[in-house]
Amino acid sequence: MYELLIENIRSKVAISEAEEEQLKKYFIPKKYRKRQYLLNGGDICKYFSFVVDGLIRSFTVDDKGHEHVVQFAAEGWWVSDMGSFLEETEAMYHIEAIEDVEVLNLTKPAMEEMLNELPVMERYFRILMQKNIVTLQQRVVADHSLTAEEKYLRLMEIYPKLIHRAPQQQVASYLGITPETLSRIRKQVAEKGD
Amino acid sequence: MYELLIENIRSKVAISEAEEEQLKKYFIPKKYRKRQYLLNGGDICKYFSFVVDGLIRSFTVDDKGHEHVVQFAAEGWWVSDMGSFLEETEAMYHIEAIEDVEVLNLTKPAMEEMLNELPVMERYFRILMQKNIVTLQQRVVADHSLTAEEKYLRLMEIYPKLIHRAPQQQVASYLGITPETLSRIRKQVAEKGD
DNA sequence: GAAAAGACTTGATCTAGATTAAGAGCACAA
DNA sequence: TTGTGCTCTTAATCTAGATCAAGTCTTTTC
Repeated sequence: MYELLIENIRSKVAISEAEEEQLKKYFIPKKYRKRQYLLNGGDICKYFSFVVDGLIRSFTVDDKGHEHVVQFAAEGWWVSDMGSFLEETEAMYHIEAIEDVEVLNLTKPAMEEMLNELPVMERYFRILMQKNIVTLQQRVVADHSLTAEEKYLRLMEIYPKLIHRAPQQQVASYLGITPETLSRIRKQVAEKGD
Repeated sequence: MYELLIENIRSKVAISEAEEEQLKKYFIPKKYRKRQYLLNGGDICKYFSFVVDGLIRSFTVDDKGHEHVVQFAAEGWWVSDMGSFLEETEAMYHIEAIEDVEVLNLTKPAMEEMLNELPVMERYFRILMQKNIVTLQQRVVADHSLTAEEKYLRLMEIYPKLIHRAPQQQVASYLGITPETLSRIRKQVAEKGD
């Protein structure tokens, strides 16, 4: 249950076995079924969730009723509506299980307690957040500089597995293109590639 | 010189006056003139810079020679090519002073020392990074869901001053639209709003 | 295991914003 | 103070990708 989390933490900071053991008490393991919502937009986001197994997405719905995928989170990733979680304000995003998932949930009080009792986790989260910023900036640049096809090929390079686990319309939404365009691009790429 | 930085830190974490005093020793104050580069893409980014006065931008240049503004940083903001700074790899971004600027530069060794000696700064940076992620996610959603005009109006709401300090072509680039389109939008908005 | 509901494909048409191309307004350097 | 080169504006044209509209193929569900 906790191996993946520990591994992830160890990849960023050094922790002792005692700390490792202590860590576990802050988390609430939980399962969600495919299509189940971890968070409904408008509610307060209660958890910062570490994905142990399965695939999750966060997304918004705009005025015209179009969905926009903000993030995919597979095994080893964290997901939350961070604004809502931190400020305890109404969530802008929905969070939904794309596959059956197992997560480790951290409530805000539990997270605060953990950060006070295990200062090394403060460093872990700082590093995690920093890497996330680097990735998000690259995504903005890609969105501004690449064609639809280039964006798709880039995603295939960075997260090759994801493309086959998430429905195409959600992949399209993540890329900021329509499902029709993605379908056409995939056809072209397949023809070129073979 | 350090007031703005201290104020910014105090807005996120509680620090003592002793810590406040100690803090200063890690930073190198520096000035850059308008149009001067703080970082050339391809170099290793040596600093994480806190802007005390003036305006800075970071940007990439794509294959076709088009610039893409990644970030503006005015007084009270941090700027860096974080990927390059952290991993000591070649920078993807250029960083340039838009106005004459005063910054407080943190080298990587100085930052590491600071984080070890003043653990409260670990928390400060975690919180800073978290907020940055929230902002970046909102930017991605805006890029995917709004029209060019809506993106411009949103920017006017969020950073009303910035629009008049940065050249219009750079504002356009930040929004992911062409300078021509921005010019037309500004005209329309002015006419509507009169 | 039939049928209803989604998810994906394919084609025709449309449009927001890009591109191309001049001019007009400014700013700073000589 | 006068160019010389930027930056911004305006107009004409073009195009990548959106929208609209059927179909077909796959899952669910009962």
